[in-house]
Amino acid sequence: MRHANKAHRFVRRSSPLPVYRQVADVLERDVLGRQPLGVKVPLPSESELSTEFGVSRVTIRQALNELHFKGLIYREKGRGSYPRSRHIGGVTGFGSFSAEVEASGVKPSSVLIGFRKVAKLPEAMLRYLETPPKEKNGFHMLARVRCIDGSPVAFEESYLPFDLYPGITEADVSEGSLYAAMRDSWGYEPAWADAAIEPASADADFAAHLTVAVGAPVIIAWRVTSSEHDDILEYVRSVYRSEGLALTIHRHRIG
Amino acid sequence: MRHANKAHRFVRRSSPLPVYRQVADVLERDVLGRQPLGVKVPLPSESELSTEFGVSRVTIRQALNELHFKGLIYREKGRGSYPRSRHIGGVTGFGSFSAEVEASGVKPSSVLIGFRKVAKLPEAMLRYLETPPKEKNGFHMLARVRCIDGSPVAFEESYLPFDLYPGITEADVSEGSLYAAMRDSWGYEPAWADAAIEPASADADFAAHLTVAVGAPVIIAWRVTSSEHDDILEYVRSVYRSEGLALTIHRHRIG
DNA sequence: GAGTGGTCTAGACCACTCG
DNA sequence: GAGTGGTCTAGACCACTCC
Repeated sequence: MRHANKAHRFVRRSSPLPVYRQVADVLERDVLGRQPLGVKVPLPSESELSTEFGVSRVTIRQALNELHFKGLIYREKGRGSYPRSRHIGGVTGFGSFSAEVEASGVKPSSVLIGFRKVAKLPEAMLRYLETPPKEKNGFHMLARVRCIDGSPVAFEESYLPFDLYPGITEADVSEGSLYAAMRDSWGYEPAWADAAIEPASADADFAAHLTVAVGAPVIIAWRVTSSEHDDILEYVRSVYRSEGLALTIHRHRIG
Repeated sequence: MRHANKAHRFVRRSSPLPVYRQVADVLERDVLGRQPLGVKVPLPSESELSTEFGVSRVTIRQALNELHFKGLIYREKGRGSYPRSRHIGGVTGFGSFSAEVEASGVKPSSVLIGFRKVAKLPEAMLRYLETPPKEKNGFHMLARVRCIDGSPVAFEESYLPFDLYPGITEADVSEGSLYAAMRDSWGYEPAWADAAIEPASADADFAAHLTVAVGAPVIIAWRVTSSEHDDILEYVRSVYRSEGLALTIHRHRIG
């Protein structure tokens, strides 16, 4: 049966985005917008949503499943679907530094302190890799000091597979979010991160970049970021000084 | 149309597990079992799987979507579905210590060094919580030293909401996996973790438990583990000494 | 018993990839 | 053009919750 032309909520049949994504986006905004703090308010039922948006229940469920897998809602059989809470706050060390810090309401900034080509990844990083890197043509190495409100919180070296970023220049990378550049200039979407985290003491180099004392406790995080299609987009070593700032991990799925 | 009674691969219609879960489990074993290291071998196509298992394509897709959202496979339109790699190896600090360490092939053990009731969470943990804990009746506090091959790697305090674990005794907790006990005795399934991680130097207490020098770099991880239904199952503070052992995070979804 | 989410079916059309 | 995954439909039955 064809759909009636009643002005249904929000879904445009002509949009390049699939219907279920449009529904999921609307619901995500609604869910995240509402924070009654401790009151369990269910979403509208699947059949309500189905008529409200003018799509089949399967499509509604596809949208809800997205939110479910992302940890934004949970379902209770026979009862309803509810927003899930995030339990720990703060700035996470995975994903885009700029976006995350902006989301937390404070101004992020980065200072580019190095951009050059290197042939190989650092030895120490290789220890953590399950398989040796396949990149044969080296990497762009990008060293930045990450700041919040002007004070340095992390020293970060990104290794971008050379072949993946044709025509990259210092300008692409010297300002703004690297992730935004990945998306806008090359169409890459970071989707997954694998990381290893180890404690360390600041050596002279770290101490200088992070304006902490030599020997101060820092965290070294080794991270591999890959796309939905399993292309490795970057290898990163981050050194966090974190008095007053903790690395956080949100909605990590167990099992 | 009813299904033919041909002996289809692995699905039992009578099982309490839904068909798509059975399919997902079989595929997960197959996918994980095969590690050709660098060769992209696609899974059988959806329609092949559909006839092979004797279920509809929608059901196959439901199974594949599970694996997709867990980061175990990725799909390429017009091409096929492929296993995804995990890029960083090691022991992760989230989820069940016992299961993870066993999976890595080394023998885990825990030494219970404290089990008592407490009224409140530690002050330091409250700083990281987005909302104050709702538990009114206090917590079971469970202190353990986690060991690998006999040497201590972490000192861990778990705070279990009192009301959630009726009848808990020291025996439930003194041996084996806490997560296993959660599942078997109370039916709880840890599904999500939120965590904050900060570097620190070992104080005298940590140093004694972890057999490291006072002042050695350690990692303090604050973690909230919750069920699929958003019940908080435990609050944890872990102190990791990690010379020779890094905390890892596998397949963390970005965005 | 009415309403909810959970599962499953059969069938359709599309865009994409590959030969 | 054949095959693949991506999307969507209509309709069905179930187990569960709540009144």
